[in-house]
Amino acid sequence: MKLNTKSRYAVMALADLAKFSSQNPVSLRDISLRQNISILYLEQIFLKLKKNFIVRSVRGVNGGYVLNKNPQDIKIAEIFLALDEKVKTMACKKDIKKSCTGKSVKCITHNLWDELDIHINSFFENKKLSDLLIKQQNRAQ
Amino acid sequence: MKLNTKSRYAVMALADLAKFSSQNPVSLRDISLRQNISILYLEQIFLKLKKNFIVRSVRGVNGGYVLNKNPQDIKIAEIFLALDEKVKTMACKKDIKKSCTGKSVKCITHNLWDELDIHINSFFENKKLSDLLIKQQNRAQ
DNA sequence: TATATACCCGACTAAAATAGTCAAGTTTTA
DNA sequence: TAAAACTTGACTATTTTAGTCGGGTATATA
Repeated sequence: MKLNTKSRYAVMALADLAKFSSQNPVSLRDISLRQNISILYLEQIFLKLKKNFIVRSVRGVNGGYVLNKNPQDIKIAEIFLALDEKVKTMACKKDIKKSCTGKSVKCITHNLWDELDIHINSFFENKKLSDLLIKQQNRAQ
Repeated sequence: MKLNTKSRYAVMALADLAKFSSQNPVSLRDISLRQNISILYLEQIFLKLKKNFIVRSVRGVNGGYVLNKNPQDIKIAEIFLALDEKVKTMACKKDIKKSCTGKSVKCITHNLWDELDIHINSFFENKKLSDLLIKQQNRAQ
């Protein structure tokens, strides 16, 4: 069970943005250099972040991206959601078709995965982008 | 982010075992039929469960597998561990080699994944195989 | 004591998912 | 007007996952 790189990079890139975009937009080029992520890959990621209004773009020379909200208003959960990475431990709909009547062993494990989903999602619902930055400050001292 | 089938099948099979193995060993053939999992795949899974002393095997005619402990003493966490499926959201050791000094953006996200790991693992640490069975009884009524 | 039943184990493969690139744009502003 | 920067869809190599194959070994019972 592993998170994919897109989700990870998205969080990294947004943390970077939160740190550097207070005045001017930050170009993907800069993020790419600092975080060591390919620009082309960042483009894919930011496209989705933009569609979900987590960032907005500024075109033209000296353009780039800016956070669309305050870091304390950006839940980690919504970043994942933007990347179609809602934490779903299993897609059991296929199984339900056959034989899944609520009494089978299959179903009791389904129940477990549902609880897990809720557990994980609540973790991300309660985490904000700003939480990460605060941690960093404490640590840097 | 998805759990793999081995972990899921392992939990299903063990729940099946808990239900049917109180007197006699249960053959993989029976589990295979009831849970609709290939015997060959079950063999792989039970090999690991056995190595980790979660089940023991009874060879020969009418043989099969039996739980090695009471269901209330089997943590879901140890089932996952047996299958090398410790919940690890990312393998960041590669990244640490370059540039990860505790101050970079990379590191603050690492911190987030660590917290997530702890969060998920504690969920499985506190869940027992017996918890699933209790649920099933309630539901069947 | 033969044999059917059942476990044991390493190697293999097809299919799916993931990570990342390419090409060919459009928009904006200095 | 040209450079900087975003936009988009299609593509591909690599890795992971799921599941199979083949050829065993052990043992209980008829």
